[in-house]
Amino acid sequence: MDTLATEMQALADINRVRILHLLLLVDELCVCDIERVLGVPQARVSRHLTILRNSGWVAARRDGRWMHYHITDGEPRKRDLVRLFRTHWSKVPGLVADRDRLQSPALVCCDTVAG
Amino acid sequence: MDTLATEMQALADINRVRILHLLLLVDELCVCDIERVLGVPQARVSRHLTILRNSGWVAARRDGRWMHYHITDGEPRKRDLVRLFRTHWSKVPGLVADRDRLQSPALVCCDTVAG
DNA sequence: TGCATATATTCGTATATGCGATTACGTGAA
DNA sequence: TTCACGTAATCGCATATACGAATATATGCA
Repeated sequence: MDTLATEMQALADINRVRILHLLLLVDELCVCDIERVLGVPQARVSRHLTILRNSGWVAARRDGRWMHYHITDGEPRKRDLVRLFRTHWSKVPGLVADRDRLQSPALVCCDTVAG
Repeated sequence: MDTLATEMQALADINRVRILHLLLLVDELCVCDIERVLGVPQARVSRHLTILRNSGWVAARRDGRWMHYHITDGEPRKRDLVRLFRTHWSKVPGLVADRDRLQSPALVCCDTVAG
Protein backbone atom coordinates (compact mmCIF):
# COMPACT_ATOMS: atom_id res chain seq x y z
CA MET A 1 0.00 0.00 0.00
CA ASP A 2 3.07 2.23 0.41
CA THR A 3 3.59 2.24 -3.34
CA LEU A 4 0.05 3.43 -3.91
CA ALA A 5 0.46 6.14 -1.27
CA THR A 6 3.64 7.43 -2.89
CA GLU A 7 2.00 7.28 -6.29
CA MET A 8 -0.96 9.35 -5.14
CA GLN A 9 1.10 11.83 -3.16
CA ALA A 10 3.00 12.61 -6.32
CA LEU A 11 -0.20 13.98 -7.84
CA ALA A 12 -0.89 16.27 -4.89
CA ASP A 13 1.03 19.27 -6.18
CA ILE A 14 -0.23 21.54 -8.94
CA ASN A 15 3.23 21.85 -10.48
CA ARG A 16 3.41 18.10 -10.94
CA VAL A 17 -0.11 17.90 -12.30
CA ARG A 18 0.79 20.57 -14.84
CA ILE A 19 3.95 18.71 -15.84
CA LEU A 20 2.14 15.41 -16.18
CA HIS A 21 -0.52 17.09 -18.24
CA LEU A 22 2.09 18.48 -20.64
CA LEU A 23 3.72 15.10 -21.00
CA LEU A 24 0.36 13.68 -22.00
CA LEU A 25 0.31 15.99 -24.99
CA VAL A 26 3.73 15.30 -26.50
CA ASP A 27 6.07 12.33 -26.49
CA GLU A 28 8.70 13.99 -24.36
CA LEU A 29 9.93 17.32 -23.01
CA CYS A 30 13.20 18.61 -21.61
CA VAL A 31 13.40 20.58 -18.38
CA CYS A 32 13.94 23.92 -20.04
CA ASP A 33 10.79 23.48 -22.15
CA ILE A 34 8.70 22.72 -19.08
CA GLU A 35 10.33 25.65 -17.32
CA ARG A 36 9.20 28.02 -20.06
CA VAL A 37 5.69 26.65 -20.44
CA LEU A 38 5.00 26.72 -16.72
CA GLY A 39 6.87 29.97 -16.11
CA VAL A 40 8.54 28.45 -13.10
CA PRO A 41 12.23 28.48 -12.03
CA GLN A 42 14.48 25.62 -13.10
CA ALA A 43 15.24 24.18 -9.68
CA ARG A 44 11.55 23.86 -8.94
CA VAL A 45 10.83 22.03 -12.19
CA SER A 46 13.76 19.70 -11.63
CA ARG A 47 12.72 18.91 -8.08
CA HIS A 48 9.16 18.06 -9.08
CA LEU A 49 10.39 15.94 -11.96
CA THR A 50 12.50 13.97 -9.51
CA ILE A 51 9.41 13.32 -7.39
CA LEU A 52 7.44 12.24 -10.44
CA ARG A 53 10.28 9.96 -11.41
CA ASN A 54 10.68 8.38 -7.98
CA SER A 55 6.97 7.70 -7.83
CA GLY A 56 7.05 5.98 -11.18
CA TRP A 57 4.98 8.40 -13.24
CA VAL A 58 7.69 9.53 -15.62
CA ALA A 59 11.07 8.37 -16.87
CA ALA A 60 14.02 10.24 -18.34
CA ARG A 61 16.36 9.82 -21.27
CA ARG A 62 19.63 11.68 -21.49
CA ASP A 63 20.56 13.35 -24.75
CA GLY A 64 23.81 15.22 -24.37
CA ARG A 65 23.20 18.03 -21.96
CA TRP A 66 19.43 17.56 -22.05
CA MET A 67 17.19 15.30 -20.06
CA HIS A 68 14.03 14.33 -21.89
CA TYR A 69 11.15 13.28 -19.69
CA HIS A 70 8.22 11.12 -20.76
CA ILE A 71 5.29 9.30 -19.22
CA THR A 72 6.30 5.88 -17.98
CA ASP A 73 4.90 3.26 -20.30
CA GLY A 74 5.98 0.28 -18.24
CA GLU A 75 2.92 -0.55 -16.18
CA PRO A 76 -0.27 -0.71 -18.26
CA ARG A 77 -2.35 -0.11 -15.14
CA LYS A 78 -0.66 3.20 -14.45
CA ARG A 79 -0.43 4.14 -18.09
CA ASP A 80 -4.18 3.74 -18.50
CA LEU A 81 -4.83 5.89 -15.47
CA VAL A 82 -2.62 8.71 -16.58
CA ARG A 83 -4.30 8.70 -19.98
CA LEU A 84 -7.65 9.07 -18.29
CA PHE A 85 -6.41 12.16 -16.55
CA ARG A 86 -6.11 13.76 -19.93
CA THR A 87 -9.89 13.77 -20.27
CA HIS A 88 -10.41 14.75 -16.66
CA TRP A 89 -8.05 17.69 -17.01
CA SER A 90 -8.90 18.75 -20.53
CA LYS A 91 -11.18 21.62 -19.54
CA VAL A 92 -9.32 23.04 -16.55
CA PRO A 93 -8.52 26.67 -17.50
CA GLY A 94 -4.98 26.75 -16.13
CA LEU A 95 -4.08 23.56 -17.93
CA VAL A 96 -5.65 24.78 -21.17
CA ALA A 97 -3.37 27.82 -20.97
CA ASP A 98 -0.38 25.53 -20.51
CA ARG A 99 -1.43 23.54 -23.54
CA ASP A 100 -1.70 26.71 -25.62
CA ARG A 101 1.75 27.84 -24.55
CA LEU A 102 3.17 24.42 -25.34
CA GLN A 103 1.66 24.36 -28.80
CA SER A 104 2.68 27.88 -29.69
CA PRO A 105 5.67 27.69 -32.05
CA ALA A 106 9.19 28.77 -31.13
CA LEU A 107 8.82 27.63 -27.57
CA VAL A 108 10.22 24.14 -27.50
CA CYS A 109 13.97 23.95 -27.84
CA CYS A 110 14.17 20.22 -28.33
CA ASP A 111 12.45 17.92 -30.81
CA THR A 112 8.99 17.06 -29.60
CA VAL A 113 6.40 15.01 -31.39
CA ALA A 114 2.73 15.74 -30.87
CA GLY A 115 0.90 12.91 -29.14
CA MET B 1 -6.51 25.71 -10.94
CA ASP B 2 -6.99 25.91 -7.17
CA THR B 3 -9.96 23.60 -7.39
CA LEU B 4 -7.90 21.01 -9.22
CA ALA B 5 -5.11 21.31 -6.66
CA THR B 6 -7.51 20.76 -3.78
CA GLU B 7 -9.09 17.88 -5.61
CA MET B 8 -5.76 16.16 -6.16
CA GLN B 9 -4.44 16.84 -2.68
CA ALA B 10 -7.45 15.04 -1.31
CA LEU B 11 -6.21 11.83 -2.92
CA ALA B 12 -2.73 12.13 -1.40
CA ASP B 13 -3.45 10.27 1.82
CA ILE B 14 -3.80 6.50 2.01
CA ASN B 15 -6.71 6.73 4.46
CA ARG B 16 -8.70 8.75 1.96
CA VAL B 17 -7.81 6.47 -0.92
CA ARG B 18 -9.02 3.52 1.15
CA ILE B 19 -12.26 5.29 2.00
CA LEU B 20 -12.89 6.31 -1.60
CA HIS B 21 -12.18 2.77 -2.70
CA LEU B 22 -14.77 1.41 -0.26
CA LEU B 23 -17.36 3.90 -1.43
CA LEU B 24 -16.81 2.67 -4.98
CA LEU B 25 -17.97 -0.78 -3.91
CA VAL B 26 -21.22 0.08 -2.15
CA ASP B 27 -23.76 2.84 -2.49
CA GLU B 28 -22.98 4.41 0.86
CA LEU B 29 -21.33 3.82 4.22
CA CYS B 30 -21.59 5.36 7.66
CA VAL B 31 -18.55 6.46 9.65
CA CYS B 32 -18.66 3.53 12.03
CA ASP B 33 -18.60 1.05 9.15
CA ILE B 34 -15.54 2.69 7.63
CA GLU B 35 -13.97 2.80 11.06
CA ARG B 36 -14.32 -0.96 11.43
CA VAL B 37 -13.20 -1.87 7.92
CA LEU B 38 -10.10 0.31 8.05
CA GLY B 39 -9.36 -0.45 11.70
CA VAL B 40 -8.78 3.22 12.35
CA PRO B 41 -10.07 5.46 15.19
CA GLN B 42 -13.26 7.41 14.67
CA ALA B 43 -11.83 10.91 14.79
CA ARG B 44 -9.37 10.05 12.05
CA VAL B 45 -12.06 8.65 9.77
CA SER B 46 -14.26 11.66 10.37
CA ARG B 47 -11.44 14.10 9.66
CA HIS B 48 -10.56 12.44 6.38
CA LEU B 49 -14.20 12.29 5.36
CA THR B 50 -14.43 16.03 5.93
CA ILE B 51 -11.48 16.56 3.61
CA LEU B 52 -13.02 14.32 0.97
CA ARG B 53 -16.25 16.24 1.31
CA ASN B 54 -14.66 19.68 1.09
CA SER B 55 -12.79 18.64 -2.03
CA GLY B 56 -15.96 17.43 -3.65
CA TRP B 57 -15.26 13.72 -3.86
CA VAL B 58 -18.01 12.59 -1.50
CA ALA B 59 -21.27 13.85 -0.09
CA ALA B 60 -23.20 12.97 3.05
CA ARG B 61 -26.76 12.23 4.00
CA ARG B 62 -27.98 12.35 7.58
CA ASP B 63 -30.14 9.53 8.86
CA GLY B 64 -30.89 10.04 12.52
CA ARG B 65 -27.61 9.77 14.36
CA TRP B 66 -25.80 8.34 11.35
CA MET B 67 -24.08 10.10 8.51
CA HIS B 68 -24.06 8.12 5.29
CA TYR B 69 -21.30 9.00 2.85
CA HIS B 70 -21.36 8.37 -0.87
CA ILE B 71 -19.37 9.26 -3.95
CA THR B 72 -20.48 12.61 -5.36
CA ASP B 73 -22.46 12.04 -8.51
CA GLY B 74 -22.81 15.67 -9.45
CA GLU B 75 -19.99 16.31 -11.89
CA PRO B 76 -19.78 13.64 -14.60
CA ARG B 77 -16.14 14.48 -15.21
CA LYS B 78 -15.19 13.68 -11.63
CA ARG B 79 -17.57 10.76 -11.41
CA ASP B 80 -15.97 9.11 -14.41
CA LEU B 81 -12.52 9.57 -12.98
CA VAL B 82 -13.36 8.09 -9.63
CA ARG B 83 -14.92 5.08 -11.33
CA LEU B 84 -11.73 4.52 -13.25
CA PHE B 85 -9.83 4.41 -9.99
CA ARG B 86 -11.74 1.25 -9.22
CA THR B 87 -9.88 -0.55 -11.99
CA HIS B 88 -6.60 1.08 -11.14
CA TRP B 89 -6.89 0.07 -7.50
CA SER B 90 -8.50 -3.32 -7.94
CA LYS B 91 -5.31 -5.33 -7.47
CA VAL B 92 -3.59 -3.37 -4.70
CA PRO B 93 -3.21 -5.87 -1.83
CA GLY B 94 -4.14 -3.49 1.00
CA LEU B 95 -7.28 -2.42 -0.82
CA VAL B 96 -8.21 -6.01 -1.62
CA ALA B 97 -8.05 -6.74 2.11
CA ASP B 98 -10.35 -3.79 2.78
CA ARG B 99 -12.77 -5.08 0.20
CA ASP B 100 -12.81 -8.51 1.81
CA ARG B 101 -13.47 -7.01 5.22
CA LEU B 102 -16.25 -4.90 3.79
CA GLN B 103 -17.93 -7.82 2.13
CA SER B 104 -17.65 -10.14 5.11
CA PRO B 105 -21.10 -10.35 6.75
CA ALA B 106 -21.93 -8.90 10.16
CA LEU B 107 -19.65 -5.94 9.67
CA VAL B 108 -21.84 -3.19 8.36
CA CYS B 109 -24.21 -1.72 10.88
CA CYS B 110 -26.27 0.29 8.42
CA ASP B 111 -28.05 -0.67 5.23
CA THR B 112 -25.63 -0.83 2.34
CA VAL B 113 -26.36 -1.90 -1.18
CA ALA B 114 -23.66 -3.54 -3.28
CA GLY B 115 -22.58 -1.40 -6.23
C1' DT C 1 42.50 22.46 -19.84
C1' DG C 2 38.73 26.18 -19.24
C1' DC C 3 34.24 27.72 -20.00
C1' DA C 4 29.22 27.69 -21.06
C1' DT C 5 25.01 25.26 -20.84
C1' DA C 6 21.48 22.03 -18.89
C1' DT C 7 20.13 19.80 -14.99
C1' DA C 8 20.35 18.19 -10.10
C1' DT C 9 21.11 18.74 -5.22
C1' DT C 10 21.75 20.94 -0.70
C1' DC C 11 20.54 24.21 2.87
C1' DG C 12 17.61 26.86 5.83
C1' DT C 13 13.07 28.27 6.54
C1' DA C 14 8.03 28.85 6.35
C1' DT C 15 3.99 26.50 5.91
C1' DA C 16 1.09 22.36 5.57
C1' DT C 17 -0.34 18.00 7.14
C1' DG C 18 -1.61 14.04 10.04
C1' DC C 19 -2.02 12.46 14.49
C1' DG C 20 -3.92 11.26 19.45
C1' DA C 21 -6.45 13.12 22.98
C1' DT C 22 -10.08 15.60 24.28
C1' DT C 23 -14.17 18.10 23.89
C1' DA C 24 -18.28 19.74 21.46
C1' DC C 25 -22.38 18.94 18.72
C1' DG C 26 -26.62 16.63 17.12
C1' DT C 27 -30.05 13.18 17.48
C1' DG C 28 -33.17 9.90 19.72
C1' DA C 29 -35.05 7.71 23.70
C1' DA C 30 -36.39 7.46 28.54
C1' DT D 1 -34.53 17.22 31.04
C1' DT D 2 -31.03 13.71 31.23
C1' DC D 3 -28.57 10.26 29.15
C1' DA D 4 -26.31 7.43 25.46
C1' DC D 5 -24.71 7.16 20.97
C1' DG D 6 -22.69 8.62 16.46
C1' DT D 7 -20.14 12.10 14.55
C1' DA D 8 -17.46 16.49 14.18
C1' DA D 9 -14.27 19.96 15.77
C1' DT D 10 -10.34 21.81 18.60
C1' DC D 11 -5.72 21.74 20.56
C1' DG D 12 -0.80 20.87 20.72
C1' DC D 13 2.75 18.60 18.63
C1' DA D 14 5.73 16.00 15.38
C1' DT D 15 6.71 15.42 10.81
C1' DA D 16 6.40 16.39 5.87
C1' DT D 17 6.47 19.45 2.15
C1' DA D 18 7.52 23.35 -0.98
C1' DC D 19 10.21 27.10 -1.63
C1' DG D 20 14.27 30.47 -3.04
C1' DA D 21 18.98 30.81 -3.04
C1' DA D 22 23.08 28.93 -3.74
C1' DT D 23 25.98 25.34 -5.12
C1' DA D 24 27.17 20.93 -7.37
C1' DT D 25 27.24 17.79 -11.28
C1' DA D 26 27.42 16.53 -16.12
C1' DT D 27 28.07 17.24 -20.82
C1' DG D 28 29.93 19.56 -25.04
C1' DC D 29 33.00 22.58 -27.15
C1' DA D 30 37.13 25.53 -27.84
